[in-house]
Amino acid sequence: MSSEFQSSQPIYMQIVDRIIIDILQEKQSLGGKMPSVREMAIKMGVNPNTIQRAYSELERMDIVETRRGQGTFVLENDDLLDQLRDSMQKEFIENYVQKMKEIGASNQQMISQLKRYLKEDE
Amino acid sequence: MSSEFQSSQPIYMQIVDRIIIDILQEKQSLGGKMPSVREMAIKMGVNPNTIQRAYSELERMDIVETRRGQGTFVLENDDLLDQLRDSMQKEFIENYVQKMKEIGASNQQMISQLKRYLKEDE
Amino acid sequence: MSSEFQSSQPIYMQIVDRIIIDILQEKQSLGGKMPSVREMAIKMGVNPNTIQRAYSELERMDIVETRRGQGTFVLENDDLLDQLRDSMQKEFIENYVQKMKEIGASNQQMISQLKRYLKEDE
Amino acid sequence: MSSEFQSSQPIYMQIVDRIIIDILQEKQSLGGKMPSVREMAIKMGVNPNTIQRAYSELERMDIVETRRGQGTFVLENDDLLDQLRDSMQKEFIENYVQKMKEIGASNQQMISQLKRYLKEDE
DNA sequence: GTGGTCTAGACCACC
DNA sequence: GTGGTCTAGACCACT
Repeated sequence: MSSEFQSSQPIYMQIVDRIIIDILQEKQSLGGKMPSVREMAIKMGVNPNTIQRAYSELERMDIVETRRGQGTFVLENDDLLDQLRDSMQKEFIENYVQKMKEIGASNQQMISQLKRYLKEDE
Repeated sequence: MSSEFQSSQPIYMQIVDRIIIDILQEKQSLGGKMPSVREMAIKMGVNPNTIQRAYSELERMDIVETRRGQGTFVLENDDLLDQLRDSMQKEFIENYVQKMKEIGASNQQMISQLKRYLKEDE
Repeated sequence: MSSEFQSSQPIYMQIVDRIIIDILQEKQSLGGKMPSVREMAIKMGVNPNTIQRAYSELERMDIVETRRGQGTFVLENDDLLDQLRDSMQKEFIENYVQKMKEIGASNQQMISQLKRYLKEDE
Repeated sequence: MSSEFQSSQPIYMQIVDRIIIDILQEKQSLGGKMPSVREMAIKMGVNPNTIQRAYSELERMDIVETRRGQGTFVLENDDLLDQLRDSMQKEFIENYVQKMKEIGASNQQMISQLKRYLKEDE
């Protein structure tokens, strides 16, 4: 039962998420060059192998490509970004809805509370 | 920079949250007796001291009281449930909004996406 | 009935009191750094966890703050000293009055005896 | 240094104090019979030997006398009681003054605070 | 080096 | 049986 604690994702996946967010926030421009594995390893404070694995995963997801001798580049795929944004949004919403349900909030309440919060925030 | 990884809350606080949710879901009735420290420790798969600390925190928050030699009891405070529900809702909303902002969603989008999701869910 | 014996406060609370007195006596300056948990543990001859608990209690009372990796510091709150002094004085007076009542002293006697004692003391 | 903690008096002396207070409060009348050693041991939840020692101490202090085959009796010594009352009062006052000094209160303050407290108490 | 958390195991007071 | 306290020793995150 104690297995639920410490439920953090593998570090390389957390890095994948972080990089995707950087791209969505346009801190990493489409078509632009990513930091080298070694650079990124220092910046993130992890082992270069961990970064390598994150980059490989991003390549598998068709988010970046590696060009031998040049480095790793973000693909210029606009649709992809939209898809990523949508899927992350969905994840966040699911998380929100699931937790609100747990404490007994109705759909109406979920929406009205959110609206109220955002208005206060302006 | 590696600091953000493994950023899970302390176990005793996770247990506090879980117990609060149990109370909100009325799995733990107001005025009712909590499992003993030792029982809960076995159920949760953690050390009794960790449960003890969680219970102490709940007592500090005026959610439970301990009666020497008898056990730990949920207070029978009617406002309590509402207060807890509100504060947890706020926490969930803040979490949702912050993450949505990170990937560049506008306030309008946060609301409309949520609505759309909830309708699909019916 | 044997319950009243050995009725000493928990060690960590005794340490809390002692530290508060040190602050009131300005042996611990406002804003100054407290001895580290380990140092204090050796000085007091108790387990570091016991000091940790005392420091946590002091933090809960808004008397000190901890800065990760730096240490524990006394807050620089000018009102703090007055508040602490008042609450401790009240505690001492209550203790005095309660004991005097137990042996049948009147309010008048409590005051006159005290005055007499203080004059002898000059 | 840890020796200062657990600084409680021996149990038999605590019992001596308690009995003296009972006499001062006239719960035990002058000249009256004390409970038997065995009775008192049960009432106090301690070993009869501990009570025996307390009674012996009280006899040494000329507060009680034992009459073979009859039991233990409080002496009818009015002066003694006054002396006891005085010495206990002195102890309480010393304790109060010493603690107030520790946190930097002046003699004037010790008196005025006490007066104020007693008035609120009426 | 700092404090924060967790475990294991002990003893105590109270019911 | 209950919770409350304390110790010893470990590992972690942060500076």
